[in-house]
Amino acid sequence: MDYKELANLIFPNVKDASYYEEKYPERKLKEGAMVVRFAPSPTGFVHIGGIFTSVICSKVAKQTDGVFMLRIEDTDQKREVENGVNGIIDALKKFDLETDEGMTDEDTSKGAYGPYKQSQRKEIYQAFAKKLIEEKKAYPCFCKQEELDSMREKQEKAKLRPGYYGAWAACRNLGLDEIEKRIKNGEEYIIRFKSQGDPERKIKHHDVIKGNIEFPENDQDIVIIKSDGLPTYHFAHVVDDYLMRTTHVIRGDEWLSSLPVHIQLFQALEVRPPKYAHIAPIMKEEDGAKRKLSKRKDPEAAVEFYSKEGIPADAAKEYLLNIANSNFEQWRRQNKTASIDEFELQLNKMSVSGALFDMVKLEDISKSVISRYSKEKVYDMAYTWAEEYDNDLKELLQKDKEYSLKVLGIERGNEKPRKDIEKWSKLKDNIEYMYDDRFLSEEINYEYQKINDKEEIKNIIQDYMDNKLNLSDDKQTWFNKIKDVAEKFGYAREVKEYKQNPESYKGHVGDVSTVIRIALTGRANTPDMYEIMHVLGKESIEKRLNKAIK
RNA sequence: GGCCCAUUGGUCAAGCGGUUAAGACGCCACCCUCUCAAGGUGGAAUCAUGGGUUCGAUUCCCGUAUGGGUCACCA
Repeated sequence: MDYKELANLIFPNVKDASYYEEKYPERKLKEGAMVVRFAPSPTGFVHIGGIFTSVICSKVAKQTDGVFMLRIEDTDQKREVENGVNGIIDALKKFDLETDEGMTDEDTSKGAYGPYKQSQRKEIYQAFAKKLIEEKKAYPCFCKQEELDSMREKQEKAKLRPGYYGAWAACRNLGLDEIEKRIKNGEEYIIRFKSQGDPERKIKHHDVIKGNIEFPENDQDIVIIKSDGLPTYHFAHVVDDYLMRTTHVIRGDEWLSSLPVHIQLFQALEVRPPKYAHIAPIMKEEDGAKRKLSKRKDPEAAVEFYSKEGIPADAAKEYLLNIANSNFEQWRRQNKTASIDEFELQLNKMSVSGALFDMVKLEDISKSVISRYSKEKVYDMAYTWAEEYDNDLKELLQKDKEYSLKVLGIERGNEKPRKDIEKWSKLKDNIEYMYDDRFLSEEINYEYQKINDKEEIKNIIQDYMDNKLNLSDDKQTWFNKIKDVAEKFGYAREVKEYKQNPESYKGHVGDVSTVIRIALTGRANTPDMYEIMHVLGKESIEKRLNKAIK
């Protein structure tokens, strides 16, 4: 028996590796085009870090006329969750992240380099594992879990480096005859890589984000094919990214320390490795300590959180882009209405250490993003959100769409649009008082500010209603009339005037307009009152004012 | 513990041997103003630490501390 026969014994029915190399030829793309992939496991939870990675991948692919793939890494069947793939696809869709190739549904895909689901690529991995066995670069290992455990125990006791390597690798030098015998006996085994690495030697590597790094070579005989016949991450990564002709592996930096293994595997396959860009994770601070955003502890780690809160995907994306390249916000200030597609992301400008997640900043960005939307867009997005999360808001918005659009259009569309909505979950509070059926039926406890003499308030409102209210006035005239009311009751027409001689007046025009504002809306702070009045209309205004003085 | 990586205001960060150490969010003050949001102006606030190298170190080198990652038949 020789190694070729051994390989045949282990993988009798797989094609030759060269078959796949021909089937998936090098891509014909223009110089500098980047082929990247997002490769999550379908564990039923989409982490915001995954969206972060995808935003980066999709941008660099688009920028270079490259390819962005979605590959599903489902080689661990224990962790798999039903509909996990769809969850990922939906999340990408929500963030408007289009893929060029890869999974499009639980079991369908697009692109010529598939399958894009690792569980469907079993024979491919096995073909390459077979090749390695033939070349004496891999071998079957019969060690049982208990043996491995006790080996580790011994190593720890002796303060040695743990793992399956060198003299500890019991199955590394098994004779062909013994291997054959044990396999034919039906013993369980896995396939390990036969490492030629020496930790005394260093490998040098240049990471696109992290820069130059030096590692000791790997000497662990890592598992490449598990007992269920599926590959481990390391082997799947190497085979897939080789055959899919990935040019840049963009992934979380928790993978950085296994880079020596991956490079070694590429070498064993006699293939040039792709470039790597290792992204620092998004962090969270708790009790003074930094840690990765955790799916268990931090709601904001889940993409669900953003939809639930009603933070537009655009806003989350801008925030993420901002973390990725801090010059993004400078670009944004100079290109206020441009699409983010026009911003050029640079991988080598990314931070090497993880940024703390900043909700306050996200909301600030979100406010700006929403302020740039048209009223129609605000309506549509808020409505879509409300359909899922807030039935009451949905009813409010849909009852009279034309009216709702007017409400949402207040101080919108001008040069300095209003920035007071950071998420849809806050919208109802902002607009509810504009609806008569809500406002008029509600018991309102008016809290007037400066002026709180009941008679005075009544008189001011009555006078305004009887003598001054006229919606055909232009804004200047309208305001002059409020000034007239102020003057009549002993308040300064101008704030400045009052400030100069506070003792000559009871207050100023602002105090008077506040009375009207509160009577009209129940609140001291609102958008522009002139616009509000025009949206409400005369009838509603009178109802509201009458209600206030009753 | 071994191995990697990092450390500039509260947060995100520019910086690449000589700078008054940018900018953004947040905070404070003022201006604008019918209120608020926005906008404008200004302010407080930063190079973890000890040694080198150098005429000169935030920047280069070494140590220390702190933080992060990783050491599976998980990805």
